[in-house]
Amino acid sequence: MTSKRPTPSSVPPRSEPRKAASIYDVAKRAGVSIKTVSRVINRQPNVSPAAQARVVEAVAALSYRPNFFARGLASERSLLIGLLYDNPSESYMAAVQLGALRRCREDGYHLIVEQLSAQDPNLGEAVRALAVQSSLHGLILTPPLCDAAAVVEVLKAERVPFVRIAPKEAQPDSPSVSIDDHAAAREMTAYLIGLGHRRIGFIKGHPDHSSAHARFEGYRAALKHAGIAFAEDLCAQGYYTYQSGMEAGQILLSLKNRPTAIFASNDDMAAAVLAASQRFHIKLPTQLSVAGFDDSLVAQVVWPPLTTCRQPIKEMAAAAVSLLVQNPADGAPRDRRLDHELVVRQSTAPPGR
Amino acid sequence: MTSKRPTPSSVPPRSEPRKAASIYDVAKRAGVSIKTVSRVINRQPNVSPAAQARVVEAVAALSYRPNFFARGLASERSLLIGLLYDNPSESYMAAVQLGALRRCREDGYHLIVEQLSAQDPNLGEAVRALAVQSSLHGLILTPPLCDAAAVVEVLKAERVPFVRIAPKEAQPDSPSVSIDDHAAAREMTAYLIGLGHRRIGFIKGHPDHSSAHARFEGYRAALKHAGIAFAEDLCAQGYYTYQSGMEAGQILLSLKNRPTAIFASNDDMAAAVLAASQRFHIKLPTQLSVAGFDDSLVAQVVWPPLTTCRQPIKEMAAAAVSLLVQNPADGAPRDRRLDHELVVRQSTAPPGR
DNA sequence: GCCGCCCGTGACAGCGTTGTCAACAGGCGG
DNA sequence: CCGCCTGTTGACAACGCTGTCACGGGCGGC
Repeated sequence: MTSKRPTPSSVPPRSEPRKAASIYDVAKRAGVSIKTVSRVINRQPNVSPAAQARVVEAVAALSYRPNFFARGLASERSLLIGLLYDNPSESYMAAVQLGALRRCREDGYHLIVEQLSAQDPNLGEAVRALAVQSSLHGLILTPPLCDAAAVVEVLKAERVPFVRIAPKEAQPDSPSVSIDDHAAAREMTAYLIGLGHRRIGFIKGHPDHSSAHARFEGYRAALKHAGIAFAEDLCAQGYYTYQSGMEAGQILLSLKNRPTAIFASNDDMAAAVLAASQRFHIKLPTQLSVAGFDDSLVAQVVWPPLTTCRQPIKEMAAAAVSLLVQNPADGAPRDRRLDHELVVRQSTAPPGR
Repeated sequence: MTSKRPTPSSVPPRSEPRKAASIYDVAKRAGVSIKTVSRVINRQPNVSPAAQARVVEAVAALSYRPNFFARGLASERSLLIGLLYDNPSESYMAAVQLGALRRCREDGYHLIVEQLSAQDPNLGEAVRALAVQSSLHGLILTPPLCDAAAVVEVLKAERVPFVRIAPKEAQPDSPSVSIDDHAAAREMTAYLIGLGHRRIGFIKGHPDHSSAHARFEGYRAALKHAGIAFAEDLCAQGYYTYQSGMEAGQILLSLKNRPTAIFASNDDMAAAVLAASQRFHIKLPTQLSVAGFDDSLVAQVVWPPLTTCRQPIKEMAAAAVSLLVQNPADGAPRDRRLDHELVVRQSTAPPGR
């Protein structure tokens, strides 16, 4: 008869639904106090090798796992990291999650995902509800949430650590992870110029996303550097969606003197340009070069495969988790900037004719 | 001087990092016991309207949120639902998450996502680590994890409730959510036959996914029903990936007497067939009709937009959460089957020439 | 008018961990 | 041989909530 700790009303043993082993059971089996077990579990110092070994054995034998809630309650720190997103593309979020998940697992953290609307009037309250009461170790914000004032303010007020991915601008109180969108767009534009293009169209991204502005400025900078005049009518407004890319593409392709290349601010819009070209019976890539941005899955799914700029999304997400986990709780919150990479595929070529 | 509960060593008040309000604070302010506050929070009966009102006021004033961990520890039930996935398509998972998330929010649950590899030799242990210690209220399994014996066995042994989405076959101990893949594939095939097609190619899905078999059988059943002989050489093996669809498509399109229509088991593969057709300079949809399955985002992103079969993935995920939440803890676990829908777009047409 | 019942309420004991702190053993310099 | 310091250990009190149970008062039935 294995007597457990006394229960208020001694329950009849019935089918005993496989009560999980507690730290008490481990301690008893190892012949030490629960505190020593706790020390071993948490890799704390000052445990003799002998005790350590006995505890490890007992843990394995009872297949003990520390109770998540008890831990969180007692230690006031949580192994939960929140990932907040609004509505970026599916592939973007899938990549972010994969990267974050991998890093979380290494450190024993878990990921709680939550979908929020940047438009939601009580966005702030929603975030507070999530973050408060120590239930989250920290939060990861993806665009456009990372630039939502309501969110940022609440998190600062509640003193919940958070990391922003690709935010508009660095903030003193929280680190961020990003790539150099400006440089990346410059390189892509320079590459098109290098192919011989002079009339290069541009489809802007969603004005709420900081990346959209940086990419646009990068495009202009490259033009300027090559001594090519910037032409307003070669630029169309997009919103990072396929639909908006389709509309923008049709505008650009309807121009009397249409561009020989179009650089869209992301792959979804570039894919739309590809589709629009078909409607216009334009041969790709001889009559028109198309370039995207992100190197999302769709870049390889369309025909011809897109020349694009690879954004290391998984790595960025992993870095975000790292910043949260290491969190020295002080020291200047570092902003990390990761490398991008030009990926040349078959949607770009020297101008034809 | 707001005296809180006594702390072991009376800490100097210092900057007081915005300690969140506890149930004690609420109780004090409302002039009731913590138990009454607890009752109000949990919508339990036997609270007078007066007390109720005072508590509600205090909760609002202090912007109190119950501590997640304390709750889980004391009540032995968790507001966490785990979503396990392996490697289905991005859009599939995005839809599953969105559906699950929406339903979770309604009930105050949170979603923990976890990526597992069905190949992982200690898959079982990984699942156990996740589920044990009451940290999860239940789990949702997506294909192909829902058919992994190791996972299912561990969960049964640990008595952790779980719901499977689109599993191979019903199981006595856990509910599932699915659509009638067989009927859906039959309808799609019948639609193509109705257009006048007689040589209809088929690209199978991943053999590990039960849906792949059901769809294939549905295709054959429709053929048989229409009195069309099944031709082995019109079927190619795919794996639900774009790449596999490309290869399968090339095989089918290289046939001397190639099909006038191709039905791919999912949209990603159908999109690949579209791309392959371009390489073969085949006009769509006049020279070739292409149909997919799922109605994922890609179906509308490609050109021409795909005729496909809409699977209510979000609803399925929401239903899975519901089954977990309601969980009467008994009563025959019901399996839910949701409706599908044929979505006709521009990738299909009567056979040309 | 008395009994028993139900409703509203709160005291109190956990839930399974971690943090604090005291105790104790052994080594070492004085 | 003594005091001190370091390394190891465990007793005990939180952590913030929920479950159990007891208590008091109002009320209907006899």
